[in-house]
Amino acid sequence: MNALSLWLEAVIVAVTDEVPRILTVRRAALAAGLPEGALPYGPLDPDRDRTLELGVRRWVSEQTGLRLGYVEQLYTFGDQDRYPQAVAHGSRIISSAYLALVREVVPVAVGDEARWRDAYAYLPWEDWRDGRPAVIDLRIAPAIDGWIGAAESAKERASRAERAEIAFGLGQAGWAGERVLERYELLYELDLVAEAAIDRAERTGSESVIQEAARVAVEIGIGRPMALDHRRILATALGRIRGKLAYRPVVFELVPETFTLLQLQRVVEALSGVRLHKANFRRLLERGGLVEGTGRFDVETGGRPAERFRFRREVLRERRAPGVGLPGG
Amino acid sequence: MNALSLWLEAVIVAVTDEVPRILTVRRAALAAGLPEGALPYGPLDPDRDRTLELGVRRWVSEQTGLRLGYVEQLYTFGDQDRYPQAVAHGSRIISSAYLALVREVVPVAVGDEARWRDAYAYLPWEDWRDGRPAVIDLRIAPAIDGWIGAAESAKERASRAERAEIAFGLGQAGWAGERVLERYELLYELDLVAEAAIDRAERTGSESVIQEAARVAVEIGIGRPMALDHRRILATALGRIRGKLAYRPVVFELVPETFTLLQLQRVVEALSGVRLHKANFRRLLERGGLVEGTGRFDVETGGRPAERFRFRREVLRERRAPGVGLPGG
DNA sequence: TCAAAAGTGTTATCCTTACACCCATGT
DNA sequence: ACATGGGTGTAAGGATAACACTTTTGA
Repeated sequence: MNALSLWLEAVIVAVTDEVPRILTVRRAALAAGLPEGALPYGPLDPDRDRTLELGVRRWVSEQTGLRLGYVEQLYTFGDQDRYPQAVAHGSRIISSAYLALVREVVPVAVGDEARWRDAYAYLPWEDWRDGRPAVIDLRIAPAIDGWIGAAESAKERASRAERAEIAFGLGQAGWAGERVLERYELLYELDLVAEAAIDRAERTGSESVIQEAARVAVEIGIGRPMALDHRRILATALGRIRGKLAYRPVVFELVPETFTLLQLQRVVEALSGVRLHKANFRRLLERGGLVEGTGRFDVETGGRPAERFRFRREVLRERRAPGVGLPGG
Repeated sequence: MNALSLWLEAVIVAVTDEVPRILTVRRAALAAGLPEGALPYGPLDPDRDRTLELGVRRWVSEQTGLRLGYVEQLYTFGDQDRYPQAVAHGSRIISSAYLALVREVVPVAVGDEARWRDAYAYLPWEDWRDGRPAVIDLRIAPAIDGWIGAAESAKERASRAERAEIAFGLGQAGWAGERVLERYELLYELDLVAEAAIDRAERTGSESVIQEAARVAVEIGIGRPMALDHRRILATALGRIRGKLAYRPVVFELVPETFTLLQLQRVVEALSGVRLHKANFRRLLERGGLVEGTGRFDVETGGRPAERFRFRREVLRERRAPGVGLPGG
């Protein structure tokens, strides 16, 4: 009774072909109809895992064959009701989620349990590279309006309006890329995201409801559900990456040793979800001392050969917050 | 054997009389000579605490009588060797640390276990308001030089030099206020901070070493030790606050409903550890729309009466990253 | 009258953003 | 020739940081 266990989850991110991808595993289905896509995860082994981070590396290596490089802690989730099934068994599961960035890899299944998936398949409203995602105006905005209108008091109505406006950038401030988690949590409350229905249904155990919720969610373009609360964790990870891009040289964890500036720009765009101004991006990097030319050129670019650059490590000593400075930030 | 327990720790911050204070409790001494000052902490109760945050609020309320307002999760610490005594008993302790900001309170002992203490008594090298702290040149820089010189290889030497330069702002980039944790961890490795000796001694159990280490550390101005790894947690908290000041309106959690601009400036200075330019600070706040005048004046300022301002909540809808913008950041 | 703090004006500098344009390669 | 991407120049606008200065109170 009331055993406590600590689980470790990893959001492993790579960018290939301008698509931000996360590594997912198939989890043993606890009940029919539940989403199978899960983050690599497993319990901390208090004997073997000297640190939480080592535990994460061990699990990822066992489940996906990957050896991680850059790893940072994201958040620890401990709400009692987030795994309805655990509540029934009287045990408490705490999860510490980690973010890992790996070099571009060819998306090959490792074993056949692990596979790379487009992060925006789970969070489609986050990709603004081709303009404002249609699902926002088609589905999200109307749901928000209904939710605001349904508030009990004028005060509550104002509070909901403020929250929605900030999260989805409907007002003067505009879209804030890094508020990924705030948006996901709002969509959960709005019951737009399939997990909301799934969690309710898990408590009562009706499988047909679960399957229907998942089907509808994908159909209306609100994204594919994940197992447990893994999509929330994914949202946390994407928000963290976006926030960090601007003031830490994290992009370089995701590209090969040398790269062209356009390659780098595409990676930043994939993660931030917005298009960048080419000329300014280049100047930002070169004048900011973040990269240096190698004198070697890439001929496979489709146009004029591009010089290959490398990360300039000395920038860490020269600047306090070296990053790629996203628009409006 | 290998029971897992989750502990919750709270760094509760207030600023009074231009001093950033944290709430400490006396902990039951596990061994003679160990530091008594600890953060409020206690184990999560899986039955009663529906969420980790509620658990923190419960413990703080029980131990200090305080009802917390703003609370955010800081980090989860899980290294096996951080509590040497727990290792001996074969149990694993994980801690989730939280940061809480409370309004200015008169520093009165609650019960007589809880008391407010100057955060810089623990991290004296972090306070640059009266210029570069003497301890840096007197103690820290020489220790760093020795440590760099003692490296085995040229590569290791370069790596240490880079790390020290970035952490303490010895190079071109200058002091980066938010790197509090990096500095603390470096000082721990340099064996300057008493906890390094204490942790070693706890493993072997020599009490006299512990007492001597604590005495010396305070004497040479390297700060008062805390129980367990609580000083590391404090460093994490201060770093987080400093990082957030610039782009989130967190200062307003620490001041009364209305305040003069100088009061606000003093609070920011206390936390950031640097002096700010008065005229620019005022403009930043007013033109940035973070505050609005109330038309009421404070006569007790010692000079010309100052208008009292209040936080302008609408700024959240207008700006994406509303903060007080520290110098160089 | 002087000290202390409030508050305003001004300017140099840097960074961001946008627009326009030329360069080198493959088809 | 022209499409594709590489790469440079420049200028407007805004934010930052420093300096000098006036105003209003209490002692």
